[in-house]
Amino acid sequence: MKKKETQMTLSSKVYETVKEKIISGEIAQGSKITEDGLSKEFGISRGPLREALRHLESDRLVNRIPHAGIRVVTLTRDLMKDVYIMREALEGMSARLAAENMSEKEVEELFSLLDAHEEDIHKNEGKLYFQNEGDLDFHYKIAEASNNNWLRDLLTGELYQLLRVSRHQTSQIPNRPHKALAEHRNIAVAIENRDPELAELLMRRHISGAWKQVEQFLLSLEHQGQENTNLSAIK
Amino acid sequence: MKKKETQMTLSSKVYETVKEKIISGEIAQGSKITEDGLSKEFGISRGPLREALRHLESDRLVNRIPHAGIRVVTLTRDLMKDVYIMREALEGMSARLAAENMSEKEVEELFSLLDAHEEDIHKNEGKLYFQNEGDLDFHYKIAEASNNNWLRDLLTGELYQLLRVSRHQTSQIPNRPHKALAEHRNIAVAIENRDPELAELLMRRHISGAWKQVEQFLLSLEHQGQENTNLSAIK
DNA sequence: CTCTGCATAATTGTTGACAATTTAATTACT
DNA sequence: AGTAATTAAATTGTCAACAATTATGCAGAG
Repeated sequence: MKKKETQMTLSSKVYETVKEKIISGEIAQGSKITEDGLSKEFGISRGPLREALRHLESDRLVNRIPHAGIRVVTLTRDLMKDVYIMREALEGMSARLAAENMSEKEVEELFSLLDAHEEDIHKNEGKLYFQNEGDLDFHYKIAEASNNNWLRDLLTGELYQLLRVSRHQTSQIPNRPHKALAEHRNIAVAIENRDPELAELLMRRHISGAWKQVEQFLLSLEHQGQENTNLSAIK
Repeated sequence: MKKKETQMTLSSKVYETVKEKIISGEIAQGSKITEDGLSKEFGISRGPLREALRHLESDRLVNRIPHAGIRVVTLTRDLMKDVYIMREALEGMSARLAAENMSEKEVEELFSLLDAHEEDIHKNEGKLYFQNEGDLDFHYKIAEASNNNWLRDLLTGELYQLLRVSRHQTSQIPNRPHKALAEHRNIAVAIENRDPELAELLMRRHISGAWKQVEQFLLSLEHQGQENTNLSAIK
C-alpha cells in the first residue's frame, strides 16, 4: 500500500503539501496566494503548480478569481452552516447505506473502534484533540462502508478536509465526549440491527446537534467582538 | 448578465466546449482523449487544455490515469445508481431548505413553471424530450432555492451534467409525464405550505421512484444482450 | 509457439519565456 | 485639494520546446 514517491507527479506532491499547510493553518485563512511565490518556494515551475491549485479549488480549499488571484478559503459561519447541512444529508444517507451493506466483519471493527475511543476518553480526559480525532474516525468508517464511490469521496475528501481546517477554531468547544460516544454507539447498533431508517435518523440528529453546538460557539465569539478570528487577513 | 466572451479564459472556453461535446454524445462514452489531439483540434497549446481536462475530471465527466491517459466517463448501471442515491440525499435536503427559505415570489414562479410544463405535455404528447427538460427545470429551480452554495453547485453542476449525458440513453423510457407532474405539484404545495419534512419526503420518493424506473430499463437492456450500449468504444 | 528482453514510438509531465490583463500609483486637470 | 485619466508594476494566462514515463512492436531464446 506504500506509494512510490518518485512516481508521484510533481503537481500531486505539491497539492498534498499545500493542502496540509492550509489544514494545519501554516497558510492562514483568507491569505492571498501568488503562483510565482509558491513555485519559487517549492522550486518548481508554474505549470504543475497551477494544476495543483486547480485541484485545491475543486476541493474548495481555495477560491480563484480569473486574472485576480487565489485566496485560501475563509471559514465563515455561513460556510460552516453549508458544510454541516451537506454532512447531514450525505452522512445520513451514508449511515443508511452502511446499515444495508456493511459486512459482519466491518460491523465488528466499528464496535472495536468505539471501544478504543472509550479508552481514549478515559485516559485523556479533557484532551479534546483525541476526542475530535475519534469522532472523525467514526464518520470516516461509515463513509467507507456506504459502498458509493462518489459519496465516499465527498465525505472523506472535501468535507473531511474542511472539517479538519475548522477544528483549529472549534477545538476549544466544551463538548461532552461521553454523549457523542453514546450517540455513535446508538448509530452502530442500528447498523448492526440492519435498520437503515433508524441509522439515518440517528446520524442526522447527531450531526445537526453538533452544528447547534458549533453555531452557538461561533455566535458567542462574534458577540465578544472577536469576529475577526474568522475573517483575518482579508485585507 | 451577459458574459464578455473575450474575457473568458481559453481554458474555460475549451472546458465548456468539450463538456457539451461529451453531453451531446459527440465524443463517445469510454473513448480515449489525447491532449495532443484535442489541442490541435482547437488550435491551442496543451497548457490551458490540461486545466480544462482537470476541470472535467473534477466534474466526473472524464477519468484520468497518471501517465496513461484520459477516458470519457462510461455510464454504467453502478454509476447511475450512485448518482441517484446522491440525488435522493441532496435534492431531498434541497427541497427541505426550499420550504424553509423560498420567497413568496419564487414559489409563484415555481407554480407557473409547473403550469408551463402541463401545457407542454398536452401540446407535445409523446415527445419525451420536453418532458425531460421540464423535469430538470423543476429540480434546477429547487436546487437554486436551497440557499446553500455548495449544494446548489453540486446539483446544478456535476449531477445535473451526468443526468444530461444519461438522458441520451434513458430518453426511450416509457415514463408517465402526468404522474411526474403530479409529484412535482405535491412537492411545490409542501413548499408553499412551509412543510420542510413533507417536502423532503416527497422529493426523496420522487427520485427513488424515478431510479426504479431507470434501473428496470437498464436491466431490460442488459438482458436483451444489449449491454454494450453502455460500454461501447471501450477499446 | 510462447515468453522474455530490448529498442522504438507515442503520450504525458515539466519548464522557462512571452503575451494579456488587472491593480496601483502617478500625473494632469478642474 | 480632489478626481479622472494614464502609465507602470505585478500577476495571471498562454505558448512551444524539452524531459520522463509508459505502451508497443520486434527479435531472439527456450
